[in-house]
Amino acid sequence: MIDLKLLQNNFDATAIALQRKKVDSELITALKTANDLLKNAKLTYESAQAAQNERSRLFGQYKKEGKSTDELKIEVDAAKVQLVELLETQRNAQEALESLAMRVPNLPDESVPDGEDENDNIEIKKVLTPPTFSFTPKEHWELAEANGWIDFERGVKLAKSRFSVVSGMGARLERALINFMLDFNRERGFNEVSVPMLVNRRALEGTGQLPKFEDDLFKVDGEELFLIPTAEVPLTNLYQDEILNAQDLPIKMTGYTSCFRKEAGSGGRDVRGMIRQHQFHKVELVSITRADQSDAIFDEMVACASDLLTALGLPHRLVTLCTGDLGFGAAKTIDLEVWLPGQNSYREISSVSSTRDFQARRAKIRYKEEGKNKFVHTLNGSSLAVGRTMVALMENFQNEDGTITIPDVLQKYLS
RNA sequence: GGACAGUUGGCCGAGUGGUCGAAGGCGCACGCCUGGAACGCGUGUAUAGGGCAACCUAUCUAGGGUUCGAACCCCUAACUGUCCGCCA
Repeated sequence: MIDLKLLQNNFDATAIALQRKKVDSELITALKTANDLLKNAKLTYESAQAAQNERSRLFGQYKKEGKSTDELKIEVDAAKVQLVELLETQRNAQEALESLAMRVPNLPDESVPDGEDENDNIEIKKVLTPPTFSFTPKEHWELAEANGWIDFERGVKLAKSRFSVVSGMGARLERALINFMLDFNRERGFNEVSVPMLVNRRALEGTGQLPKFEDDLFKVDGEELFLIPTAEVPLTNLYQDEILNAQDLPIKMTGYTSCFRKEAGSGGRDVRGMIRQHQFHKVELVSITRADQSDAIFDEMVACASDLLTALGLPHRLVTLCTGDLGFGAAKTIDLEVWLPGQNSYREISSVSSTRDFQARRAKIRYKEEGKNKFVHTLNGSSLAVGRTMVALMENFQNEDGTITIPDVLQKYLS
């Protein structure tokens, strides 16, 4: 959630920042109005309540002194009717403000370039040179089926389209990758955590998937539980409603989970292969930091994901997302895109974001510093999406006969 | 899933209708004591919102009810514990 005080006191600057993220100006004005309304409603209600509390106190005193309470009772009853109305007004104002505020995205960092969509993202650097082939490289689904690694049809049979089955060396490689990634991250100081893959509404509101993006989530029938779209949700919400000690920060975590996404609105895109599935595996990084630590940790997380790709020998590039491509909760994001020879293009394999205090406000994650409670900064990033890493390995390390050369770093995880 | 018990501040724990934002303890902070420390003694120590401030409002898991007035009485829900059932 954005800082409503900032909106209140610094309306123009906040409005401009939000407009960079394509929030429409009517919504911003409505938010300010709702905030003002609530402030007034609270003030009115609270002073009425103060008067009523005083009358109640007197009531007790009169009783004790044996004085008549008849007149006071009439006053109290009259005020009570008023109070109920004022409370109602205040509640409505509160609800109105909340439902607006929860749908307003985070402000972009000043460093984020303006832009409409992914075409305006800015490449920071390329790492490793894409391989050259003496033959026409195949796309991963061809390789996967030829090697018996992935069975797309049977995945559909078991569930529906965009589900697949991985078997044999493919399944072993998947497991090897997960272990390799977790170990790699752990060596860089990220504590391994294993979390629930179903979470409640409150958790999803904390990280920003709800209330706006319910259509993207799988919900469990008959329960207020959802399948997680990313481990960012449980990992970040571990500290929901908590006040942490400043000296315990930063908290750096890594976790492996399956992720579940409806991929609503992505119809027709990446239908073949395992680039875009309803269920996929991902190793995630999440950090909870003090405000002054978050930029450094952000760089650390980007480096971690990039070095992981380098260790696997996968050519990739780093891209700064422009305002138009930035996610709902992100203040800034760097995507890592891996080279796919079969597709002859770079494709997203990791996305590292800082939400600054946006999620912390929603999830109420704070830390104590000099006796004051402050909101933490939360950061998340993939390291890496396992399925897409498999795709990249297949396409980059394919041989002319269709076999795949598995990188040395994974050998010890395959023995 | 069934039965019973519970949920109070950073933690433990008292509190059955007004004087309770809450005794006492632990922890923590500061001071005294000490060569220095421990012990001991003293003082302070929840959160959020509003106000320059005095102060006001809200919060004893959550929501609702009774009452002039609720941590306290009633209802519902969530969670925790124990026993039973089921189960990897």
